[in-house]
Amino acid sequence: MQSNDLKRQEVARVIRTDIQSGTLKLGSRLPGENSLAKRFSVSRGTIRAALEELAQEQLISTQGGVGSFVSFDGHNLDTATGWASALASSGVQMETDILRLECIVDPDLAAQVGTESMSFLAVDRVRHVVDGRAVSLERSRVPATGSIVDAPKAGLVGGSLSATMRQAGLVASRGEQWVAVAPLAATEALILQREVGEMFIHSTRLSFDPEGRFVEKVVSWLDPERFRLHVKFGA
Amino acid sequence: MQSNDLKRQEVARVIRTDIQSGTLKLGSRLPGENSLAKRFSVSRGTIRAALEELAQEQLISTQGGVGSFVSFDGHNLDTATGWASALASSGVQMETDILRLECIVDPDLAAQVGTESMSFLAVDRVRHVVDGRAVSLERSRVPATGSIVDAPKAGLVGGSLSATMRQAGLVASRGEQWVAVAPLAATEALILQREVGEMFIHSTRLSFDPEGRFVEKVVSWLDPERFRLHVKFGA
DNA sequence: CAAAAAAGCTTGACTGTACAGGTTCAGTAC
DNA sequence: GTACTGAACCTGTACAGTCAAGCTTTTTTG
Repeated sequence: MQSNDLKRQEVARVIRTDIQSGTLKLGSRLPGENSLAKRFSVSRGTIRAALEELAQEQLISTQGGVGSFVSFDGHNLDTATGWASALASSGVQMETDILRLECIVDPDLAAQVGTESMSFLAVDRVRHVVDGRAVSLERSRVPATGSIVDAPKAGLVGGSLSATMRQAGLVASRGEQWVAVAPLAATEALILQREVGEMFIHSTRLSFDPEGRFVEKVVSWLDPERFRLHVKFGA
Repeated sequence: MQSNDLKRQEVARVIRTDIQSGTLKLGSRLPGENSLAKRFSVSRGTIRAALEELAQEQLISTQGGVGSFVSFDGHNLDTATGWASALASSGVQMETDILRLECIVDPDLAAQVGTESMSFLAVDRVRHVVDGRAVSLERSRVPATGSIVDAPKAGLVGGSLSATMRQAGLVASRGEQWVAVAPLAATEALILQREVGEMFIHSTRLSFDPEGRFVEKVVSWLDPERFRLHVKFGA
């Protein structure tokens, strides 16, 4: 069977369309897995695979013993338009494109960083040089508290995420960072317009405030030709 | 069923340990899924779930119709403790060759780190796995004070530079590190027996003691397939 | 000897079933 | 009204089997 016409992908495609068209509204519960299995005439395992796909896209989130819920309607999730406008307006040195700026619900992240609220501000940005070559992809997740929740409507303060965070009282004092050199996956390669498998710097950074509260998680892919990492450690 | 004692996680844990202990070597092929299912007395689906977990950790990669292969042995490079001890405590068979162990005079370095004395202990080391493939080149420079000057004659304390430094009262409390991905130059490529231009992790680390005195400078070239960086920052 | 065919592996996708354990809610007892 | 009980849901995990498709090695054929 081809990678194009997998049943799980077909199921995911239909549900994704239902979400984006508004048939399935934000926050509403999806039919149960058994019900979906009957409706699509596939096994429950295939339904679960499709739901997992949608969960990875953060369109839905699943709660054990309860059901799956639409966690985002995906209207502003179109990276294609963001990329197109970026190419059109490219003219000077280095530019930053905001691919995504919205509030999401992410139970997994909440569990990982230990926050009660599952709401986060998601900011995905791509940097590229004048010739159009993308050099970095950064995905930030910030707790959706205080004035942070206004960011999707009002935009970033001065176009800066750190300024927006500072205004909302989110200040990192310590954290951890993991850095590796890894081949680009298909998704990142598509966004960065690079070859799949090209070696990029892969970094994950978790930041916390002095009270140990989660401040920011940044997963980034960086062109090794353009980026250097610099860390200071110790007191 | 708890999230702690899932069969898939137990299987993944065992395989992960085999990889990190060196029982399963980098690049080697894992037994087939059916074979693993028999060995662990679980279904093939559970094996596939475990392998998927390991694949997400980028410890293995799976090739359709062929098998799964160890793509990384998961040793992290700890900048705080020094990666030498980090590697030593791991089970992978790794040998260290000391290329150089002598006192030198380096006015440039003295100016850079602000020491009166221009004498330093130079320690150049290469690490390689048992099959002979070199994976790292590390050039350390330590101020030639106290018992450090005896190192060229007496050797390193317990074969460890950090132990030698500790005995001489050289303890790092803070510092800076720069990390880049860069092509190997001719000199390094020759030493590491790699191709000139092969992309390696290039790291420079400067360490100082609590009084701000210079403790160590380490310039290292690391195989990106084998090393990852992990940094904790802040208080 | 070399090229083609076949056999025997492997992973990938899917099915249908089973049971454990959590959530919800109606019904019942107090 | 409140608290408990239990049925009816739900998802999470695991199992055993099927079929398709790809890779490798062996065998057969020319």
